[in-house]
Amino acid sequence: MNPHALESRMSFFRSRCAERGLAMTHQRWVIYRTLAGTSQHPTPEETFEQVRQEIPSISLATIYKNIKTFLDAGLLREVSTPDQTMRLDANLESHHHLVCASCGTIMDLSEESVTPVHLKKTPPRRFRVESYNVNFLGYCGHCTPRAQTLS
Amino acid sequence: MNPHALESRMSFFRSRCAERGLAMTHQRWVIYRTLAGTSQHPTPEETFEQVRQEIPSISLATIYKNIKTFLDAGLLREVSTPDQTMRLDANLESHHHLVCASCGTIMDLSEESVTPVHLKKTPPRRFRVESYNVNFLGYCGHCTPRAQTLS
DNA sequence: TCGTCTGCGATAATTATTATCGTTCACGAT
DNA sequence: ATCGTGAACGATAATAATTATCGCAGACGA
Repeated sequence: MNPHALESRMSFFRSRCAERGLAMTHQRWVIYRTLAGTSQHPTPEETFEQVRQEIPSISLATIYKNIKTFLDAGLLREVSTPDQTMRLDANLESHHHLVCASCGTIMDLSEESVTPVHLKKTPPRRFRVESYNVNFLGYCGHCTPRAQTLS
Repeated sequence: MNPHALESRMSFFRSRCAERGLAMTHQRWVIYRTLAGTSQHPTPEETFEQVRQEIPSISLATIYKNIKTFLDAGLLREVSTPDQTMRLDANLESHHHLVCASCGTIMDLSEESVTPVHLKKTPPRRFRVESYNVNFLGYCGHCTPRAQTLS
């Protein structure tokens, strides 16, 4: 995550808030900056802990409310994990993920690092594909593959 | 979902239970059959409602306990959704998903219906890829794409 | 600067999931 | 076929994650 990318996300944030009529509060600024400044995929709770260091009085509910606001405004996306807790991503560019089956961490892969994917036939039920993403499941460096349980 | 596939899943279930030393209770049989017999991707709650029609006295906790048991035994897999509730899949063959961005339903795509995917470079941090899956995001027939909120 | 309306913080409520515990049932040994 | 034992069940309480409520405060246009 280079500093220039963060700056451009912050100005994107500012303009998106303006066009949506969202008030630019200090809390929102800090919450979004926290999420935009990491390539980890934090949970609301983790975000809370981080933001708290800057705004000790902030409430967890405020984190949740603003996350929802940001999701609706298209400022964040939610990444799907088999985890039962929400994980957030401020990187809106199309990209893919490496998911460690053992520790659950998720790393980003740029769009270009993966060969393009196509459906061989047209999809069933008049489904209209808008985008796709690929999740590579495996084991990260820290998690040596132990005797696998499946097949 | 053809009837033969269900039968073969049931015998797979029986043998996997045997090799794992899992008792073949009536509850387990019905829970697994319910999940193996659909290509929807039910939540625990939905599974509960369905199983309940056959075993009215069953407890939701039993559903959860057995789902976890089945996941551990490799009899089920969990599909990731941006939903905050678990969704289950008894189809263990490698396959991909069509996800409707509007109503959230998930349809399966066979492995062969998608062109193969490769990483162009070796993955970072000594990550070892074991498998991958592709999620196509879009709109199903019922959900006409409305003016999109994103970009 | 003022007024209004949105957003904030505290907290209660809801939803999803897991743990506990006493009773019951599956299954190998008799 | 019956018995004993441990695993599984059902009921319910507990925990974790998320959402709703509501009075107060701060953002922003007039």
